[in-house]
Amino acid sequence: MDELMTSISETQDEQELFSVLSRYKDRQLSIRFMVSVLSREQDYQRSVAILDWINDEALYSPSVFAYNVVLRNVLRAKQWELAHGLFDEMRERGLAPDRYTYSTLITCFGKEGMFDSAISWLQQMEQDRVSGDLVLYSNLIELARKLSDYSKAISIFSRLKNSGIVPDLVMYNTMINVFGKAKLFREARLVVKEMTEVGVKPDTVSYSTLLNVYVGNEKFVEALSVFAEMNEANCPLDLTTCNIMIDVYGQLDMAKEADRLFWSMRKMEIEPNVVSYNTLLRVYGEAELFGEAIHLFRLMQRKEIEQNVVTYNTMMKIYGKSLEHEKATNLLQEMQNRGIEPNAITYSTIISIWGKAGKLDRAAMLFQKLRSSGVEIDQVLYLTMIVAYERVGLVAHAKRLLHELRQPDNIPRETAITIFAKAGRVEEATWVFRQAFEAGEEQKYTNAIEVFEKMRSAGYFPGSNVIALVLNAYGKLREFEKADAVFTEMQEEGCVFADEVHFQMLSLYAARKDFNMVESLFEKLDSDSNINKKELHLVVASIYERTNRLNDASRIMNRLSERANWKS
DNA sequence: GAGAATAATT
Repeated sequence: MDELMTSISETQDEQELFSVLSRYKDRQLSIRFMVSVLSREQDYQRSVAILDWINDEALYSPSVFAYNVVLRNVLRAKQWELAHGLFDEMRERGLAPDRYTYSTLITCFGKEGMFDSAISWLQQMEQDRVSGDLVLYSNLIELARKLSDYSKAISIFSRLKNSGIVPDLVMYNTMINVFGKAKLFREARLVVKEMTEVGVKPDTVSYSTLLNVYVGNEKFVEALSVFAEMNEANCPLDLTTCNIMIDVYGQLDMAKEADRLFWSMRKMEIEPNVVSYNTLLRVYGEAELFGEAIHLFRLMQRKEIEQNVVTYNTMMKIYGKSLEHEKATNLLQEMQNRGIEPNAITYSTIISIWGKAGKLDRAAMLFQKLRSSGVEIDQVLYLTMIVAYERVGLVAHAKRLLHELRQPDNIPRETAITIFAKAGRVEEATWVFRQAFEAGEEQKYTNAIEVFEKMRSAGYFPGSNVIALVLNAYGKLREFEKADAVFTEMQEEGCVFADEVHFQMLSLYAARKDFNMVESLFEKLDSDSNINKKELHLVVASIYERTNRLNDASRIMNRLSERANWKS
C-alpha cells in the first residue's frame, strides 16, 4: 500500500491515476486504495469518476459505503438526476441501500425543501424494510415544522413510533408544539402523559411548550391547569415559564397573581427580563392599575433595566386608556430621543389614541407623513386610520382610503379583503375577492385538491388543518358531494378532527342551503364533549346570519346565553 | 449525522 501511495501521490490527473492503478499488479489492493481515496473525495465529478473506474475494473463491486460517499457528494452538488441514477445503479449491482444511503438522501432532499422527494425516499426505505433512526426522523420532523406542515410532522412521528424507536426529550417537546399548531390540544396534552409512561421525564420546556399551546389559542383556564400539573410534578420554573404565566394570569383578570409571581421571581433566583416587565406592564394596564403601570415603567428606567419598542408601545397604549394622550405623545418623542425606533405598531397605537382624542388632524398628518416617507403601511395601520375617520363622521375621508384599497396594486389582495371585512365593508371585500378569484384564485383551490388527492392515494392521513383547507376548497368550487365523501371517509378511518374541520363542514352545508344537515351536525357536535361549545354556537349563528336567517341566528345565540346563565 | 418554549397595534 505504501509503495502504491508513493508511486501515485504526485499524480494530479485522474486518468493518469487510473491507468497507473490499472497496470498495478495487485488489483484488489489498488481498488482498496481507490475506495480510501473516494472516502476523502469531496468533488462530485471526481468521485463519480473514481466510482466508475472501480466498476469498470469488474473484478470488484464497489461497496454500499463507496456508493454512499459518492451519493453524498452528488447530492451536495445538487445533481438530483445523477443521484437517482446512482441509486438505481447500486440496486442493479445487487447492493442493498442501507440506513446511511437513505439518511443521506432524505436529509439532503429535505434541506433543499424538496419535501415530497424526501418523503418518497422515506417510503422507499420502509418498503426495503430498512429501519431509520432517531436522528433521521428528527430531521424530517424539523423540516415539516419549518414548512408549517404539521400533519406531515405528525405522520412522521407515528411512523417513528411504529418502527419501535423511542423518541427523546427534545423530540417529544417538539411534538407538543406540533400538535398545538395543528390545534390537536388533547393530543398535545397526551404527549406529556406518554412521556411519563415511557420514562422520558417532562421538563420545564415540555410544560412551557404545552402552556404556550393553550395560550396561543386563548385557552387560559386550561393553561392554569397545566401550570398546576407542572407544580405537582415538582418541575422547576424558569424565566420563560414565569413570563408565560404572568401573561396567563393577566388574561384571566388575575392581576394580583400576576403581580405576585413577578415579584417572587428573584426569590426563585430568576432575574426578570424585558419580556417579564413588558408583560406585567400590560397586565397592569388592562386591570386599569395605571399608577402601578407608571411606577413600573419609571422603575425600569431608574434601575437601568432595558426598555425597548414593545415597552414604549405598551406604555403608550396605557396612557391612551387612561385618556392621557399628551403623555402618550410625549413617549413617542422620548423613545426617539433615546434611539428606540417606533414601528408600525407604535404608529397605529398613537394614531388610534389621537383619533379617539379628537386630534384627527394630527393623526392624518402622521399617516400622510408615513406614506410619503415610504414606511410600509400595513393593514392595521390602514384600518386604524379608516376607523379614526369614521368615528368623527369624516365618511368621505374614510371612503377615500377604502377606495385606495380597491386598486390594490401596492397591497396584496388578501390584505385588502381582510381590511374590508374587518371594517364591516362586506361589499368592498366581496368586490376585491371576486376580482382576485377571477384572476386565477380558482387555480389555487384546484391545486389544493390535487395535492390532497395525491397524498391520499399515497396512503397519507393529512391533519386537520389540511382537511379544513381542502373542504374549504371543495366548497369554493361547489364540489359538495366530494367534500361530503372526504369528510365521511376520514371519519370512518378514525381520524380525530380539530374543531375547525367540523365548523368548515357546517359552512359547506349552509353554502348548499342544506340547513337540515346544518342542524343535525350542530346537534351532534353539541353533544360531543371535545368540541368548544361557545365557538360552535358562534360559528352556527354566524352561518345563519350570513344567509339572512336571523331568527335562527338569534335562536342559537339565546341557547348559548341560556346555557351560560345556567352554568353560573 | 439533528432538534424544543415567552411580550406590544385595529
